[in-house]
Amino acid sequence: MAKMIGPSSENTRSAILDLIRSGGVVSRVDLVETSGLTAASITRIVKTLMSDGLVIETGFGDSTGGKRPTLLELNAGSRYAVGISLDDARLTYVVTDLAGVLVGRLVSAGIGDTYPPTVIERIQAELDVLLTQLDIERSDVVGVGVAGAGRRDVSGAVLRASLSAPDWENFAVKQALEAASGFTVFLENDSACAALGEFWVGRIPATQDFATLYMATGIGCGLIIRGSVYGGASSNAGEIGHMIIDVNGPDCWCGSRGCLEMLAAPLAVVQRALADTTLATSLGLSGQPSELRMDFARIARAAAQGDPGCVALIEQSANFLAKALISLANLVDLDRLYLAGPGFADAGSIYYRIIRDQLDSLAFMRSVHPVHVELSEVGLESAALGAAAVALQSELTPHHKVASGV
Amino acid sequence: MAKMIGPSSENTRSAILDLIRSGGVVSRVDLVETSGLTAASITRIVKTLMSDGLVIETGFGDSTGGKRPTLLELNAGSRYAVGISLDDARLTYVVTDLAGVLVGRLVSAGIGDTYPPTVIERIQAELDVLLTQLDIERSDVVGVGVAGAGRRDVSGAVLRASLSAPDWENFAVKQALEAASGFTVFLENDSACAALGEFWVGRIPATQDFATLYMATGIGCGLIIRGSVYGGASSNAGEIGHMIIDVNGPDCWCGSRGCLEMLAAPLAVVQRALADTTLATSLGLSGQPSELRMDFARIARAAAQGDPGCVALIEQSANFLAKALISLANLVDLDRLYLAGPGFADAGSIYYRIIRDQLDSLAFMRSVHPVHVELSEVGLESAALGAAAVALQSELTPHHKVASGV
DNA sequence: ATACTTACTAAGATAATGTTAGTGAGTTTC
DNA sequence: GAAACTCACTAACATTATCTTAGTAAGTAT
Repeated sequence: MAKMIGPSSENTRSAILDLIRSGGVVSRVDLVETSGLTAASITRIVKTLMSDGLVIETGFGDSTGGKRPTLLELNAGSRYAVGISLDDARLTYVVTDLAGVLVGRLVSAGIGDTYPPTVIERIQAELDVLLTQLDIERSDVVGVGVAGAGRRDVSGAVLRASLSAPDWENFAVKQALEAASGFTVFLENDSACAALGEFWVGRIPATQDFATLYMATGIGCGLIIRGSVYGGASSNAGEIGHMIIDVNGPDCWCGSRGCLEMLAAPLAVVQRALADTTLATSLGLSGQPSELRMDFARIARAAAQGDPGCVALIEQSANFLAKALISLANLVDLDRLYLAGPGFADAGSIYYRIIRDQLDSLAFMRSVHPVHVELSEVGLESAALGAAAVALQSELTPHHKVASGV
Repeated sequence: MAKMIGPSSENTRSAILDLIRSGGVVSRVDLVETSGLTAASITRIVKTLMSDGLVIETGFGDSTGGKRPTLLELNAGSRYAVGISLDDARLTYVVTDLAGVLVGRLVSAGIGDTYPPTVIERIQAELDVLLTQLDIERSDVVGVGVAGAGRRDVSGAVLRASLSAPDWENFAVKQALEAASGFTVFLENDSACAALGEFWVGRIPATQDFATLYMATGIGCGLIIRGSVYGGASSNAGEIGHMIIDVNGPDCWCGSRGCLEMLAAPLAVVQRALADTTLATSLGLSGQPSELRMDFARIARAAAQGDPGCVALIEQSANFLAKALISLANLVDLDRLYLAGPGFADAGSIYYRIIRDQLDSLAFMRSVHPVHVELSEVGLESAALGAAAVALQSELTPHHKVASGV
């Protein structure tokens, strides 16, 4: 958690940097107003940020009757961050600049059932290729963020991934990759990454809280509170996939029943589609566990093109999601929600419509304020981009300690 | 939210005060260790706290091979706070010292359908009586906290209370009571109060997050994050009563269906009891809306004494609550939960047992850490005691801005 | 008694912020 | 088109919070 005690210089510095990041293009006077500090202090702090190359002056604003304000921006090209999404189906690498903007990418085969150390070796090699391609110095990389599904223990190991191979249980991804690559590595779950990515590139100020629903094979949710990922007791907050939305619902592998994931996740949608043999054959569904994501994508694409049966299936899934999100909104008095992840790639607009409508009409606080819903634009790479944002944040605004296991 | 920028003195001062509060009896050396500051700084800060009368030296600890440590404590008797629980059934006033310990109380008739300004007048008069009785100077009272059910708008008015009379809609309780009494008034919802009370008197350090489930007529939940009430977008966080736990459940007045409150709240239990006419007559249930709490108490008492029908009813309610709490625990990765409020007064142990067992066996993170459940000891007065804690906190540790609507 | 430990404090060094009083560069007004 | 004004920004100093260093006070161990 954020240190509350001691000299405030570092806090202030990163808070100002955060205001510049979230503001995009700001003058010193803007910073005076938003920060509450005096102009003299802003002058001094900006000077240190510029001398570190993190911020640059990029021109002048319009005069309002006196001297024109000098405009400041993040010096986006001064440093880079890498984000990796560890996923069953594929590995997605992204390289971003300081502003979190994509500058390069690479996609390779998923983890499958490969022995973890072998995967780490491959990652290290692919990372090297990517950075060389982009002509980026290793010393300009602030760190590598890794987004993966599953619970994490306090040491930063993936404790129980939904990754297929049991080898990954208790395998210390962070330590292994740090040793192999030489970079500082941050491990965070994919939902939290997606949420932080939204925060970083979306220019959301650190004062505004929001949630990101992330759907891939499973369903998770990242909570950004006061500008940083809310981790809860053991950095595992956001398990909305096991919210119970039907006390009489089907048994879930987690031991409970009627969990959101059982009713709304891609697997549930595909299983319902398979039950309708006509639909299943016309879509060419395989029904193989390894093809789950492909099968779901086929249904989602057909729904997006108006196939009534598929629309009904997606709407059913969206309705379940909406119920869980209403509960979430009521619980934390949410006013901003993003939808992200590959699960929304093909039929995102259907999900968006239903979720937005239901929150508008059923959220408990609707008479006080609306819940603003957005379909994230970062699409398939949201987790990887967010992982890069985790690395950026830990470097640039270290007071927002991202719980990353030592 | 907590100010992150500017001089750190006030933050530090209140952080140290918070360490003393949560520590109970501590030495300066303890503070050095827990705060991370140097001994010299602790000396200076403790000096200012003592000169303000907030902290006193109370003796010496055991030597561990050198000079004995001087023990410090909150100077509990130096100031007082008032907490009022505004409730349908009754008004509960409590006076506490700085440590949040009860030093006096008064219970009077509930709000019923009285015209709000009349209630304010009565409160003002009863407050005067109570303080005079206890021989407490008005200048030693740091403020008055008011706990009430219902949604609040940003200005601190009760926007939509579940209080019976529609007059209370949009009535600005805070402003009216401040004008009438001359005290600083803080308005917070009853669940949040109960949670903060737990925090303040329970010596929970500000670094540990937890939730308090509060059941009176409705069901709410207070979230304490980093030592302060988490309010969300409009200070209305904690609406667990409208978490959807059965997508096929009965319609709720909130517009949604299958809400926790519809299935588990006292009203639901009483209605189920009334459906069984034998049970209803043997318990002497009235079935009148105004007698709801009494009827529920009859069932709860019978259950506590082992009446099988009543036990079944309470267990059913507890099971629904447990499902919602599992979802909550999964969502925010909870590791501490308190049960508070009049709803647990009579059959608390049944609720406790079922909720604890279900969290132990079904919470998603059970393999990483348990969820520690406790039946709050403050009982019926938890909301009022918590309201007093709201006043205490805003006075003593102002960096934990309690969202109280200006 | 002597040496050592521990708890705490005093005094000065360092550093972050605020205060006050500018300067530079634009607009407005007559 | 110069004088007056505004606004953005900065320099120099004052204030203050922290840490550093070097104590002192009060205990234990030998």
